Amino acid sequence: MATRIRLTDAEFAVLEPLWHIGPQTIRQLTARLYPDQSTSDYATVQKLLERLEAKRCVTRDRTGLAHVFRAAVRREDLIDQQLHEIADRLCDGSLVPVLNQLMRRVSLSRAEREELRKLLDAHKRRSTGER
Amino acid sequence: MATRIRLTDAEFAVLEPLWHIGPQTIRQLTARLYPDQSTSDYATVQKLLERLEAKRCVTRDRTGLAHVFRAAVRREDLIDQQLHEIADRLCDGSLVPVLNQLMRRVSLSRAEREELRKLLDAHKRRSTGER
DNA sequence: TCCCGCTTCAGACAAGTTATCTGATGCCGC
DNA sequence: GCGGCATCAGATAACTTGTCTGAAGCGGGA
Repeated sequence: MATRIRLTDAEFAVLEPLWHIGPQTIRQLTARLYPDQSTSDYATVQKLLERLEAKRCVTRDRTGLAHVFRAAVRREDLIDQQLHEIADRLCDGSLVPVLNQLMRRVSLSRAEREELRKLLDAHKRRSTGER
Repeated sequence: MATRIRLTDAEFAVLEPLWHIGPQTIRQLTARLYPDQSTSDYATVQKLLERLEAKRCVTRDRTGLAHVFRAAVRREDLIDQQLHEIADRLCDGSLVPVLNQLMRRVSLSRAEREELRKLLDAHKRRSTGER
């Protein structure tokens, strides 16, 4: 739990197709990320995956000849972690000001507003229910 | 508008007292950030301020002997910018999933819930008003 | 006037990060 | 056995980051 994992833009980019499409080999990922792939693009993706594995963000299935990589963190977890990072750096650790600011800036459809209202109600139930 | 400004942890830390306390000289900032200040701590703060100035996050009043530094960005703007960064990297640019995730994780007091309800109502008025 | 203490300024520095790239080696099927 | 595709280890250059050093300027009190 100690030190927060930090991912680079390139690492996020590699994670994306793993979430969106599913487990893949290096070659498949390379094809997606670098349409005109060269042999060193392949190696770059390989290195990025190696680092992501070290950071426990992907797992590797070594059974086949070509290893198959799979995301080991959920997108939501990373969003969460990034939000906490903002809170820590800018709001003394509290998420509330972040939420307020976000609410002020985002624009919402009718359906999205309803969704949020439901989430708020869920909060209420939770807090009146506890105790 | 082109490239997004990125601040380091140390730079955020320098910005903090400028927001919280107000415009200050390097020496005042150093005293606050490094309680047992050495001469190189002073220089470190100086360099950080120099970089923050280059990134247009602080301004410098050069009239006195010791320059007085002032925050040139608001905390809210940086929160905003960081939120967009999350959205770009993880949600295809949309803030809505970020908001949803945040709502799910944050815990709120009764007063905070009310506050958010008001913000939601404001959204509603805005969108029905703009037909 | 001269000097002390405080200031700014220019730049060096080591360590770490980051994306890229290269070369060696291994395994499989034809 | 060989060609092709795979992994693996490691080099690399460019950049970042926080720290630190030295030179030079200014201002006020002895």
